[in-house]
Amino acid sequence: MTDMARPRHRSSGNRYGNRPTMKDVAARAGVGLKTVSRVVNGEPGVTPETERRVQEAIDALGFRRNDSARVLRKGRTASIGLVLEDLADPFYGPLSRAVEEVARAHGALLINGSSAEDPEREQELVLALCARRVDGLVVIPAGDDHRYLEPELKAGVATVFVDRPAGHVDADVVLSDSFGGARDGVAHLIAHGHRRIGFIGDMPRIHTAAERLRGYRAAMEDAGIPVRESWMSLGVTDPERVRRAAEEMLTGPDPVTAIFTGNNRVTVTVIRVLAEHPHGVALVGFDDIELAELLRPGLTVVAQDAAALGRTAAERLFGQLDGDLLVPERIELPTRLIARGSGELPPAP
Amino acid sequence: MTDMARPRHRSSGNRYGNRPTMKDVAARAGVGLKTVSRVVNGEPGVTPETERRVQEAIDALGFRRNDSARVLRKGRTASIGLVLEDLADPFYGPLSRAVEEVARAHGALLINGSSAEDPEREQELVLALCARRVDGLVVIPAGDDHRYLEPELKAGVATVFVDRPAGHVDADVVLSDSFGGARDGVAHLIAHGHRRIGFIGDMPRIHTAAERLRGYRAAMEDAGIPVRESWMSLGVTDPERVRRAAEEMLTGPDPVTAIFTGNNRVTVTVIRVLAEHPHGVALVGFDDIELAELLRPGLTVVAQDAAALGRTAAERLFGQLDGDLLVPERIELPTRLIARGSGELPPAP
DNA sequence: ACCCGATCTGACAACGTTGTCCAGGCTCTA
DNA sequence: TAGAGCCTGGACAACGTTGTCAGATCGGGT
Repeated sequence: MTDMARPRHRSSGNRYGNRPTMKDVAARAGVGLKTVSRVVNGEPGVTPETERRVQEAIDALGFRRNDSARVLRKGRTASIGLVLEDLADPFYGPLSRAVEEVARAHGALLINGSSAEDPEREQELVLALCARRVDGLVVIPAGDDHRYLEPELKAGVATVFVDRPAGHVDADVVLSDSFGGARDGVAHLIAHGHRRIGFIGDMPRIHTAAERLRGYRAAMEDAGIPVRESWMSLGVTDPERVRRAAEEMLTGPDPVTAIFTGNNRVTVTVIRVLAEHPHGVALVGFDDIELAELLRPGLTVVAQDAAALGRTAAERLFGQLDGDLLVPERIELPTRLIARGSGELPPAP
Repeated sequence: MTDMARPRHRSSGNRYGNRPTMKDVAARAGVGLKTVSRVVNGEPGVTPETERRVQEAIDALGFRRNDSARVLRKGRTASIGLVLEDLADPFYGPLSRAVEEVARAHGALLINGSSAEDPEREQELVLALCARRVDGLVVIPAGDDHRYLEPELKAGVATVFVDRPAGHVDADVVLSDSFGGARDGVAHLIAHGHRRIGFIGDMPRIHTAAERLRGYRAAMEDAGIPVRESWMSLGVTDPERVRRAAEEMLTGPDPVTAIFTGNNRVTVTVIRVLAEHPHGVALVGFDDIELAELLRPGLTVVAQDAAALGRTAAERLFGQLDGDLLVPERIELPTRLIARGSGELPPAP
């Protein structure tokens, strides 16, 4: 009795604002419940005349099938979950879009959430999605232990990890070749004469960050260049830290003549720092950036194909759901070096 | 009998891969169904000892509450739908993120879909979301007739339109001040001495595009400058068309000395065209762009706050759901002109 | 006129959860 | 020690849909 106001909306609380049900439609059309169900789902075995009557009642009442109930009965929700780090990041937009496109092609809806790079929030989100009984999950892991997913996997929730591998769980993974990409990018700088090269990346617990650092080290080692601790900086990618890191590398005792940046957020900040810097410091960034070719100099990048990552993952997911692809696999997509100028600058004297 | 292979997953089809239910948990713990429900939902009235036994059974079986069933019973799904144009567009990423953030604060999940600017697909998506019984909808309209939503609105589905108003339906709308923003931007160009100014925008049936054109015309009229048809080009925003439009304006009989672009996609293409162009053509764009200040010249823009749009809309939505805000409103957020160089170039001789 | 089969229709149970309501056991007091 | 009152636990129905199955209706052939 507490909530009597509200002029028209949601009067009786429980019944979704009193939406008409198949029962209501059946009553109005003077037919049985199942006949309405048949019409709604286009099943055969209904006289045109009956169908017309039912359709009329549906339109008159504004009936819309309740998919929640349907799902409960049928067992498949025709929806998949996507957990990523931050939808506002330009890297995840295309990825998300690609996943959605594949889902749509399979008649599924996409539910998504951002983990904000917080493992706890990732778990919370993933479990909420499982409680909704999504058919499958595409997860860009924030945490490194996914054992909490075991009951779900066992229960048949299709799962694909993207961009970073899962921790302690045997599941599909779709990755970019971070190690190879970073190695190539750094080798590119070395080929243009640089020997004092800096690396600024994300927190080392993030797999891609660690791999890219590994690629950096490998390239340096291949070229026989000893690496100094002061040339490497890993940590959160907020502008302040990155800016400080870059400035230290540029002005320290052993100043770098080139920088390799570990992802697009870092790159953007470093571009800003370099714009204020007198010498022509070379730069190669991991991840492509819109308008990169219009900067002066154009930005040389190691590009990964976010859309391809998403598409591959989603297709893999529906492959699992269709009963193929029972054996978890690790798929690594190649990266591509795009030279536009900033990575071809010679070392400053 | 057709699908017998599949080693472990989804054996009996219907029951979500044989997930344990409260009944199973109750049986294992040796208690009643409702007691399990009480434990799962943290309701009072359960002995610690009993609770321990139930919790043990839950862990052992890997039970997870089925929210589909819960929703069916309770009437609220704690999820909202977001229909936008293209997640990969950098304008919608932050907007989507803001909506998600508010939803999260209200304990709701976000289901989203892209309409790809296709009215039919928008309707299809919206209705699919309604069939899921989302509690509310945030819609960036692609179409201009939303009467199909009437039964849903009447049934109490909270709805807020963003970025563009709805057609033939009385509902909340949250907009940027497209007219004022465009007028200010064009006035800015006029103030810097330009008289022959071009406008390139999206398809005229899109409300924001029409409003921005109106702003352009108003600014020109205020300054007493007659507008030529050849200075205005509206249509799809794919690079080819925009490029052609820009080139025609720049080389036609009455070449423009400045261009105002109607959204970020157009702006990006026009920047590319101007980069190839010898004369210093001035440019002001609607929507801000990352790295805009690092271009030469820096890009002057009329910025709108995508995150604020999303946040405002979502808060409005939950306001509706909480029973306040029964009267639909139209909220217009201001834009902000950011001068960075490209809009302050003097007219070429 | 009667029966058979084909076609159409509807009653009923089930999906997994939660709200209602009642039963039984306990404690506390008179 | 009996009765009142509280606390815990469980049986049952309901949410809106679909699958099963059996009943009703109709046409045509004998």
